[in-house]
Amino acid sequence: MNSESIRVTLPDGRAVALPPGCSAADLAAAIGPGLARAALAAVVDGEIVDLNRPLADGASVRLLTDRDPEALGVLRHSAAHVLATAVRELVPGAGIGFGPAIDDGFYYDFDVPEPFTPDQVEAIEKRMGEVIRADHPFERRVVTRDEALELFADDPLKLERLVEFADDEVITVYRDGPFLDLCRGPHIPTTGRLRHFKLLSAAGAYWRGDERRRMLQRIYGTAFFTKKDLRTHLHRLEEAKKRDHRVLGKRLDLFSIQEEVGPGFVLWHPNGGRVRRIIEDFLRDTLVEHGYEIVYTPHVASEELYRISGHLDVFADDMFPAMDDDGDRFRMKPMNCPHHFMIYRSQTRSYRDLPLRFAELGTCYRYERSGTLHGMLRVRSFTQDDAHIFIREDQIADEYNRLLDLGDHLLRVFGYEYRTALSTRPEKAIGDPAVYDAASDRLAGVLRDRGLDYELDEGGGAFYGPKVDVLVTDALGREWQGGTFQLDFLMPERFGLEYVGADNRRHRAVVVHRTLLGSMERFIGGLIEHYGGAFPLWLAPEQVRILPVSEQWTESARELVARLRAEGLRVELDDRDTLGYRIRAAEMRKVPYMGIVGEREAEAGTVSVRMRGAGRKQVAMGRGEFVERLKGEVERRALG
RNA sequence: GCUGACGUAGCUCAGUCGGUAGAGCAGCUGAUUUGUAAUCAGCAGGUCCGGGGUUCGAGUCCCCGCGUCAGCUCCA
Repeated sequence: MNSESIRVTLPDGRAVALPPGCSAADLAAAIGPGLARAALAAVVDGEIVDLNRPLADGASVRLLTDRDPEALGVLRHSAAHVLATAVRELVPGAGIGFGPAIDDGFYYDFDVPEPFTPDQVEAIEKRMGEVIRADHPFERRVVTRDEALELFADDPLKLERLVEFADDEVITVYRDGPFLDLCRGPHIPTTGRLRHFKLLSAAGAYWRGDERRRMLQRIYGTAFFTKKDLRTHLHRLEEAKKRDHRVLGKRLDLFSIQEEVGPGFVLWHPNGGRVRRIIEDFLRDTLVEHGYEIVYTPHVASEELYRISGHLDVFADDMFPAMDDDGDRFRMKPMNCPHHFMIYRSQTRSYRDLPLRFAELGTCYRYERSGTLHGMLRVRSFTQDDAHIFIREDQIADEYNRLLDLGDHLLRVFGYEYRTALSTRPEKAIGDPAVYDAASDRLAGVLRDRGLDYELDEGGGAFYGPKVDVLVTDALGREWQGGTFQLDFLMPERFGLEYVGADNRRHRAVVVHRTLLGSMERFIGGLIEHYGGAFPLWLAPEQVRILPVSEQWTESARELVARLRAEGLRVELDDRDTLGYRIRAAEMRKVPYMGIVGEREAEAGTVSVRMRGAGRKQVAMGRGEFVERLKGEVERRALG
């Protein structure tokens, strides 16, 4: 290799010789004009960098185009700068916070005297178009701390960030046209490369995510490489809005939350009640099959119980205030754990008794802060599908395997995809770190042995033990908490949960706190959105609606209704108005099946079956056949 | 809890400059007896979130609460 050239390696292993000082952009040009036009950034030795950064000899280089997922983050971060550029032009003194790319877009925080109005956001979006048309290059510059302090002398938020840099840290600034920002980069080559973007909303956000600090004004937006992707994304947002469980809950008459009852308190209407009852029955039966005992505990308990558990110290603000009667203080139950512990403790347990699994659909009360309430998904009274499993240390792996099996079974029934995550020991963990870590390792082993592609959340465990979380993905690709299995070494100590071992000595039990669905409220709220209100037959509040074509066939229709009801199916007769009107009504109610009975059907003893959403694609079938079909579908818990 | 927006019939919403509240859907009644996503007509339905204030007069303007929504923060 001579000193007049450097060699870099491409992903396919090919080596390319370039003159010294060449950048990734030059590399792209050397490979071909198409790539030169398409390249947006580069991955050099594993780090994403600007296209115009000089390459070092021996570097391995991968050029990023709009096909690479990493490039999207670069684009969005640059979009945030374009946003800030526009805001600075329209609101000259605006302070600049942070402006990162996020999962499906970007945001930027501004310190402005007045919150942004929707009109302003629109004007800003328009101005961004001008910044893009100007096609400013993004220029990176390494500066000294003193230079940086001078450059951002008027920007207190940036100054605050600057003093945090370590002495040996490289400080970089980026400029695009008039806008200069303290920023690590990387960026797309020029603002003109941003094409398809949209500002979505503006709202307050605390500086550095700290509620004790000042509130900045955050503008959210999103950006994509193609118009189609942007449109798909916006369409998905619209779709999510249509599926909002609060909207569907009203339209399908599933539940309500009313001011007179109180914020965060869900009233389950008959339709919602049916769905819930079916799920609860299914769940309870499944749990009993899997070796659980069903227990019941009161909704109110002496405050002393939560003093023992330690929850009172930590969560007093989030509990309903005490009911005090001559010094006896009572609390609405914020969790079921201590109650189950007391049941365990009510007698001496043998190692032969373990695992012992206590399950309860336990209703809990938490005084959640008003701003956090959200339909059924965040409420102040909810029913957990809770269980506490008491095991010996040597049973951890086996029990987690059972839990993962059970979780898998349940989530599949509802049609959810999911992934798993393991959270390990945090700084603040109590007890012997070796015990904690050994348990984490064992859980990791379980997940590995099952071939699960789990995510590791290092330091994300509770202070009392590691946990495995199941995260489900719904029909729109959004993620929800779908179950959590937490190991607990602390509560057994606090409550003195012991068993007598084979050695005839007392040993401390280990507790697993677990929930499979979360709470009935959150789970069914999520389920409403997952199905878009169109519940599969086994869950549908109303499974079949029978429609006589006209009055003279009502009798025949009634017979069919009676026959279906006798089979335990949830059936209604609708003989009100015109057939078209009733079909429309049934479709809007998302009833899975309509059975139409007119002259033809009454005479042949059949029924014309119209399926939800299938339009005129209907089939006439014998009534017995219809019954069997429905029963089979319910039995299989078919997803439809 | 914080910032902002919003709160009118069961639901979705209109209501101008401060002059005493309206539509569509749903509901009810009647006519129609209907063959695949809205038949027609009529009736009924209001503490304009609550409380104060300004005004001759407040759904409308001001203040204080409550609630909802978006985001932040929090979530045993």
